[in-house]
Amino acid sequence: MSTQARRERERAEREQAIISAARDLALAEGWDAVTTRRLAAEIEYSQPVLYSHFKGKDAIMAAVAVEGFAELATAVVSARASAADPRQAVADVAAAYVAFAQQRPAIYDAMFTLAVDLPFASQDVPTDLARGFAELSETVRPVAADDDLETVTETFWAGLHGLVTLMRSGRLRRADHDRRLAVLVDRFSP
Amino acid sequence: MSTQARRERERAEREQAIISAARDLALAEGWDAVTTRRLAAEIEYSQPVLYSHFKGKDAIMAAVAVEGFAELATAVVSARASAADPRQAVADVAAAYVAFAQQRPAIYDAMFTLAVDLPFASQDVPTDLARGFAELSETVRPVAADDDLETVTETFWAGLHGLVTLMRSGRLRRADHDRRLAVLVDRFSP
DNA sequence: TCCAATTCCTAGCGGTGCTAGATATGAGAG
DNA sequence: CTCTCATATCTAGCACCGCTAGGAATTGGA
Repeated sequence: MSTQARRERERAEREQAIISAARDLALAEGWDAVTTRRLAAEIEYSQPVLYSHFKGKDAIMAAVAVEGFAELATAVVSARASAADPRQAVADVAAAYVAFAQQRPAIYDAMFTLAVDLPFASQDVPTDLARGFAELSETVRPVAADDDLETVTETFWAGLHGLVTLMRSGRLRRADHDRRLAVLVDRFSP
Repeated sequence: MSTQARRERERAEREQAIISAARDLALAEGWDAVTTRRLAAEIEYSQPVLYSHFKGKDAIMAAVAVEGFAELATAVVSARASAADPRQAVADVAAAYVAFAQQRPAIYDAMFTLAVDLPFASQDVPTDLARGFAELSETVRPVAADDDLETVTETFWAGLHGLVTLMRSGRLRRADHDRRLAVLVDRFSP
């Protein structure tokens, strides 16, 4: 019986190794550099092994994204918790969100731009995604007024997402980043 | 002499045919379906001909994007021109921007998400891009107050871009789209 | 009419994600 | 302890991608 347990454990470890290798490679060289051949070489197994864990490359990217949701949620929670007042909370949360996106661009892309077939309506994504979203909601609650809170949250989120993506693709001048963020925060501050 | 003129004209026509074929194919089936082989078949020439017009596939996508900038700018200009008052102008411009992105998703992607090496600092892109950006600027000018106008414009633009991209990738509920847009418009209305 | 230059195509390179079929491994039965 | 059989893994290959070298065909001018 224990041998089966061991094999299951080893299998789980290998699955995590695949995710970690994909994550590290994507962060270091971008998703284009993450090929199934390089991934297989990294974990020291042959290519087809990947397909016994994941349906395809997209599923591996989705797994990396899932880890990202947990990370981002934690960062946002922490930012709001340490803010002095509600107004500062909006600024701190926005800064934390943007910092995450800038420091882990590849993961951010996997979460929000690539891999459309993420399990957005099942399993463990909602847990961490909802955690982060709820935290955003609480942050902007003071400014929601008579608007629907969820709608205001989504709009604020979209503003952050737009700033992040446009700047990283070179459409916005990097120098004015902080000022743009300040404008957005001001529009969503109590 | 006239034969050379004819050949240059035919060459220009073929170049436009490539761009149009890429545009149509991308709109119909997405950029993944736009391969150099299909493009070549579409214009009834062999693959290498494409490379005598463009440096590579990215350059073809950039050319499609350039056409898109002109289209978007025209739509935005028209929206602002027909608005009854400054407040309505913000709403109309936002609606026109979002409508363009939703009706021509592939072109919007080529303009703002893919193809990083766009000639953002030369030739004819700045003309149409600046045209659209200037129009956005005039629209939000009443609300700029003591903030820098360009910064406010970029932030408003980022909000629109965020709404568009997050919704099309399935991260936002489609039903509440108009309400989110209203929230954003309200935050940037005089 | 012949030559030279340009235009265009055929064929192929190295890469991708993914998979079928063969092979090695190891657990359980006799 | 040996044999059998299922499971795990690998080798080899498919169809496709963007891109390019080199040869064939066409064309304009002498």
